[in-house]
Formats: sequence, C-alpha cells, structure tokens
Amino acid sequence: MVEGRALRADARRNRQRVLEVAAKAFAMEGLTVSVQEIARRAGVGTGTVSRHFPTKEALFEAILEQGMDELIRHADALVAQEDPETAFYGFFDALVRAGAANRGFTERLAAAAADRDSLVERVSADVLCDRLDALLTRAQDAGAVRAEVPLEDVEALMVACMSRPESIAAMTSVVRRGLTP
Amino acid sequence: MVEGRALRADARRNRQRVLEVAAKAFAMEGLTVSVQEIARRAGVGTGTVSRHFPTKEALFEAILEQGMDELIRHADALVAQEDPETAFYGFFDALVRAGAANRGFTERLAAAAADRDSLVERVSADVLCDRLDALLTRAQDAGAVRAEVPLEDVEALMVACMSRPESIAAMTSVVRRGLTP
DNA sequence: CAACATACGGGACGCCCGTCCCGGTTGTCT
DNA sequence: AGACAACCGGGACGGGCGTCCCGTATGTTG
Repeated sequence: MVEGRALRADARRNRQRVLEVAAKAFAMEGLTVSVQEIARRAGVGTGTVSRHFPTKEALFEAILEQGMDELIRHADALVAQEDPETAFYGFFDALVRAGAANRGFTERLAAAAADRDSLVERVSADVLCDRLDALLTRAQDAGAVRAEVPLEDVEALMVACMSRPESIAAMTSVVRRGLTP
Repeated sequence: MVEGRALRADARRNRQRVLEVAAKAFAMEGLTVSVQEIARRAGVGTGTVSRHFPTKEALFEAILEQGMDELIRHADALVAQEDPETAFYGFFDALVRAGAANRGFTERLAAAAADRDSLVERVSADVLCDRLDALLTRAQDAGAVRAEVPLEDVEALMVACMSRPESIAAMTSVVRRGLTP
C-alpha cells in the first residue's frame, strides 16, 4: 500500500467521508453493521468503499489507527514518569473510556482476550495489550495490584467495564477495589 | 406444541441425538455453529433438525431448559435458608461455573446484559436474572454487597468471569472483593 | 479545450445462513 | 404380512454478506 501518487480530489473526499461514517457506525453498533450499509449512509457505492479499503477488516483497522496513536502516546507517557499504580489505572481508565464510546473497539478487545492465539489479525489490539501488560507488571511488582491476576483477566474485566457505559464509575470502582492486594 | 402423541422410536432417538450434539457444539463453540453443521455431526439431515426444533433459537432454548431447572432449584433453595451473603455468592458461583462450561450460555447472558430491552426472546436468561436480582437485593439490604451496584453491572462482571474459564478462581475472587462494601 | 487516466456506482458473483418442502423410506399397528 | 401414517434426507428457496468487475462519468493535466 505505497502511496505512489496523490489521490484525486473527489476520491480523497469520499475516502474521508466513508471513514467518518464507518467510525460512527462501528462505534455505535459494533462490527455487525454491513459494508453496504456504511456505503449507503456515506452516499457512495459499495465499490468505492472496497476500493479504498479492500476488506471490512482493513476499514476497521484504518479507523482504529486514528485514535490509537493518542492512546499509545498516553501509555508511554504514563510508563515513563508516573508511579506504577496511577500509571496502570490511568491507562486502564483511558482504555475503558475509549471502549465505552466505541462498541467495535470493545468487541475487538473481547475477541483478543477470548481466543488470544487463534486470531492473527488483531494487530491494533496487540499494541495496546503490550502497553497494558507492561504497566500491569510494573504495578504488580510495586505491590499495587494483586500479583496472581494475569493480563487476560484484566482484559476481561476491562471489557466488562466497557460493556456498561452507563455506569463506568461504579464498574471501574468495583474492579479497582477487587484488584488491590 | 402439544404432545398429541408419542414420537416414533427413531424420531425419539434422533431428537435426543441432535440435542446432545447441539448441546456440546453450543457449549464449546458458541451460538455461531450452524444448524447444518449440527445436523452433519449428528448424522441426520437438516430437515430432521428443523422439524424437531423449528428454529435455531428453539433448539438452543430446549438445551438451556435441560440444565435450567437445577439452577433454579438451587437458587430457590439458597434464597430460602442461607444467609444473604453466602446465598448471593453461592448462586453467583453456580452461574459462573455454568457459563464457563457453556459458551452459548455466556453469549446469551452477555446479550441479555447488553441490550436488556431490545431482546424479547431471552426467556431462559430472564428466569435466572430474576433470581439473581432477588439474591442481590437481599445481599445489598444486608450490607454484604455494595448498594450502588446495579444488577446489570453484576451480570457484566459475571460474564467477565465466565469468559475466563482458565482462571475462574482469580476472577471470582477479584469480583467478590470488589463488590464488598 | 481536448484527451486521458482515475475513480465512481451498483450489479454480479460466490458463499453461508436458516427454513421449507417433497419423494422415498421405515417404524408401527392390525 | 400388509398397509398406512410418521419420519427421514437433502435439495430448493430467499436473504444477507463481503468482494470483484466493468461501463460510465468526472476530475486533472498539457
């Protein structure tokens, strides 16, 4: 996917429009919305979508990458300076908030947590899980988080928090208390 | 669906066989396994399946009802005699164990917790949720569980526990500690 | 203002799903 | 044993999906 040449003006507009519509759709309704439905809402043909994003997976991946950088930078900033506990829960909260506002994101993380091995394509989720793992280990070493809890459990608990956007506060509070040694 | 007459012998056998195969399939792979796949594994035609169980939903419902009675009785026994805290967590554990061994069950509960209103057909899940609600309220009134946690949150946490059958112990321990006031 | 490449729309295709149906087979009852 | 109803298998059907393709319309460049 080398950007050999600049896109035509209308192509760039359409691409952007599809990206926006798809982001909203995936966020609100999850990965079940069909590509044709996204095309319809964007006011373009299905061909236009599948030319810019050869596969549905690619489309979702492109959307994820938009907000991803920010999260990654956030994580790296946390791991660098803050103390283990606030760093871990800071990233935890950031991910939960991101997931609560994005159903597709939650589904993806849930899938990653569930069949960790079978999925090869969960690229974006992977990057975040690595950061989370680092922060978790550090927090555990510092005695701020129960040591016997594996990464996957934390992910599952995060998914639970995300799946209840109406009461993030209560959920994260419960989980946080449950995780303290 | 009145049982007007006894089934023929081979019909009864096939029905049973389909039930067993489907139970195993739904438990291990979730609701995504196709009806034709179940028919294939049971060594019958798809028509045979859909005659006994007119719809996939009906098939799953029939399976659920098999283990359901036991859970219900368990719940009612708990609500009758035990003290609020042990009663609540006893049923909690029972449900988590049931879900950990049955992926379809987990998916169903997750769906029930997610779009509580939109689904009309989650009959079986409903019965259990009612029991859970009763036990939860009682435990909260007795001060054994944080009062500000709604039923749906508890369901979401249960789903999280179920989704990690490898470490039920750690997960339930975390959740339980998180729920205590 | 041409002329050309580029991107568009939406239909075609292949796949899988759940459900229905019908010709043939097989249990069951006299 | 015979005859009838019950039941079987698996193909047909309709629908939805993601992906590919091609004739056409439209930006872009000299």
